[in-house]
Amino acid sequence: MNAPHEETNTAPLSAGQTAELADMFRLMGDASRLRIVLACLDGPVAVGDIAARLGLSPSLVSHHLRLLRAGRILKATREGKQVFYAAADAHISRVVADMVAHVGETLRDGEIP
Amino acid sequence: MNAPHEETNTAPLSAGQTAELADMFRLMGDASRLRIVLACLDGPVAVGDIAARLGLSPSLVSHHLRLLRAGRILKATREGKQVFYAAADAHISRVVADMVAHVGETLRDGEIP
DNA sequence: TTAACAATTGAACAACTATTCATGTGTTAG
DNA sequence: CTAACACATGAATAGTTGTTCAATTGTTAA
Repeated sequence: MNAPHEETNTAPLSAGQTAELADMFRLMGDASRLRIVLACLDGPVAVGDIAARLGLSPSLVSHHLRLLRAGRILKATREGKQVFYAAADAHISRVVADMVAHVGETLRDGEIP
Repeated sequence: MNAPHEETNTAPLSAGQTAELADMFRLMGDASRLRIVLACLDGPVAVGDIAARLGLSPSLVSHHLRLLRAGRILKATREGKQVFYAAADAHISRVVADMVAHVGETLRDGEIP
């Protein structure tokens, strides 16, 4: 009973691409994780600095960083004792920054300043 | 060792905005829900058509549609027996389409065609 | 070497969520 | 009216997930 799968949509994504996209969204669907990503957008940041800046435990940040690393959103670089995290590649940072910019314009206000 | 917390980020979002953004991401972080949103992007679609097109039960689709409606991503319009869903506003559809386009270009391949 | 620091990891748990099934509500046709 | 259709809703459940705590690994200073 399946109709012929002819999607004449605006931007038909393959099944795999849709799943990948959903996966990327899920990774940013958590407030802590999203804040971590945003903190890493403009440059490499050490784990401890992220934790301190966001008021989260280093353990929690590390757990989230592992997921973000597995999702190819962030990449890690060891430098002495510290490990620095940044956007995995230029594409990622551009896409994320773009989304933030768009939603920043779009979002209705009425929030805590 | 701790750098001064410069807020020279690309687009510093307020706490509320970050939470809102994460909420929007979480809604699209599920494959079924993302496919539903994509199916509604170009025009109003009836619930039954969505279910048939995606091979999901009407009940499940309805549950997801309720969340998407609550998240101001889709809006419902009753027309006789059927209820049509579409993007809540032009901003939403533009943002989502843009994300899809970007990620469609960006995503690495190696998926099931 | 030992000690302190930075980050990761594993377990354990509560909270949340996606899905199914059955039932209910509104709408139109007969 | 009743019956069929389209959708919504509530409950129940299995699976997932964010967070914490304790222990561990890797790295540098003394």
